[in-house]
Amino acid sequence: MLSIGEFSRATALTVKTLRHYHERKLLVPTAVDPSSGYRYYDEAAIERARVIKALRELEFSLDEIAEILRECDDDADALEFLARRRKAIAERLAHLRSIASALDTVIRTETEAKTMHDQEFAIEDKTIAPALVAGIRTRGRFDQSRDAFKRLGRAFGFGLAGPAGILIYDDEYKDQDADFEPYFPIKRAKKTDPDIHVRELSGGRALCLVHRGPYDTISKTYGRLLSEIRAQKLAPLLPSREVYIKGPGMLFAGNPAKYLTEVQIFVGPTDA
Amino acid sequence: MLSIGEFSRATALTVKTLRHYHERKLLVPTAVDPSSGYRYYDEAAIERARVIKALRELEFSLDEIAEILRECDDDADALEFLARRRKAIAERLAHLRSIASALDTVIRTETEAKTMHDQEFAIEDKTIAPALVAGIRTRGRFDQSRDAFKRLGRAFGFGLAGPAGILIYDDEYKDQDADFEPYFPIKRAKKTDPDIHVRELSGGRALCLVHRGPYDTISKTYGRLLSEIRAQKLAPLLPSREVYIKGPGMLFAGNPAKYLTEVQIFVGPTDA
DNA sequence: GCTTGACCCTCCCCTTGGGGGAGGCCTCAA
DNA sequence: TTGAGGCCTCCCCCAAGGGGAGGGTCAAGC
Repeated sequence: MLSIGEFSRATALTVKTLRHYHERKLLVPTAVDPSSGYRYYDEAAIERARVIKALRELEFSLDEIAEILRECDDDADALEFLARRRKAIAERLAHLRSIASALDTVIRTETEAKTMHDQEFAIEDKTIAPALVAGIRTRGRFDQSRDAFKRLGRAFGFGLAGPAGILIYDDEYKDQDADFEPYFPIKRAKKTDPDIHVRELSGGRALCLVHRGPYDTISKTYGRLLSEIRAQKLAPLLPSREVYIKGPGMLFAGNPAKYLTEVQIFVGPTDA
Repeated sequence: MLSIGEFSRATALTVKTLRHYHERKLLVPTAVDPSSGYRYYDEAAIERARVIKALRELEFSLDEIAEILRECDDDADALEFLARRRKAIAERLAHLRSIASALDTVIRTETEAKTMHDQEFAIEDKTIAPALVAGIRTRGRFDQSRDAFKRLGRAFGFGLAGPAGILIYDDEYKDQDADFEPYFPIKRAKKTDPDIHVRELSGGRALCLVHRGPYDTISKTYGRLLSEIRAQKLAPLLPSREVYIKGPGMLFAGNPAKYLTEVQIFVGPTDA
């Protein structure tokens, strides 16, 4: 018979844990000295302790372990418990993966934005690649886009492939009753809400300029792009895009003076 | 100003939670009526509550959230915290995956063993496919294989591809000083312990018979296989294999009378 | 036989993120 | 003014033990 200290060394369970298991009636000592209260354990207790440890490593709760020990003599008897545990772990894994994905997205966007922080921006003539996106066409004021982004975030579990943006379908700036579409680039198509429009956004040639500062001064940036387009004798196409390099974050609104928004106006040859 | 109940509805945080956050100084009400103790919250508190909720969804602890709120005004400021959290989640994911893998292995083996539970077994002439295995060559008594399996389990995190077995290098039964190799079929090779020998085990033709019952009666099964091999004028090759379809489980030792072990003796043409 | 040091006992408080409920005060509308 | 619902503080509860106080026990050495 082993004293609790010896048994603790034999099983690699702490004395505290053993006393706790005794109290929970999970692992009762083989004998308890009635006068001193000293606990003594035998070989069978070592085997039971081994099973309990194995089940703890599978992260069963002590209650579940007690139930398994009551009902099972063989691994095959425990199949239901094991399958249930397996399912719970699969759910936990899925949840953690969605958190990881959200973290990755915000880490990536903020890191990229950081490198552009102190840059000077000029008009660039770019070829934009096609991209799979999910968007919600909206009519009204631009501050409604927050809700749209929230809905997209929930629907796609933050499984984003890049910075979010807005498609602008109006050919002049509108404050009220604007026609626009907040969108997320996504990795895989997925059916969700009927309001959410998932499709491949076509690419093409666009003149782009990064706007620094709050959104209410963005018309200046549009103005510069449109004069350049006229100067190059090109025609602006709709919808134009605003890509949020750095805007209100997932957590904090941040400082609007530091917001960075790339305005992309797609262009084609003039009709003339 | 909102009362705590109104604020609770506005933020989807329970009243209990809000009082708890107040106590933890995480989200202090904008005003507290000194005579009644009633809490009142303003718009800024709603924004702060939104941030706290977002951080809770990323499963930050309240202490971490308090720290983030103290130090950050922008998502970019929180990058270190986010990266740390991301790392912790990656570790947790890896751990859960190893548990899931262990559960899968035991569920698969026990389920397969169940289907063979009531079967009658006869000698079968099989072609065994090659398999990637990790084994520990051992000299001594067969009950030492428990430790070997434990070591293999730890080294490969239960990432098993099928039932474990033992290779037998002796051409006669030895109780003491036997020469054998407990092995696990594995999915991917991996360098570990120098004692652990990882390689592709070659396949081939083998006569196989499932032995039912404890290991100490397994020599009868060997006898039946060897007489059949002699009758067919074949030569037995070494090492032979014992594949544990159902034996002492990951949790319970179970009932030895129900153990199932497939003995596989590889054969070639006789020299004569 | 006695001492000493290691070992063991019980009891209580602590951790996380709140939930449940008791007992009592406050507010607002009828 | 009264009643209902809202709000307050205080206390206990969950899981799985950890930390420590205060005190009894055991075995070995003298």
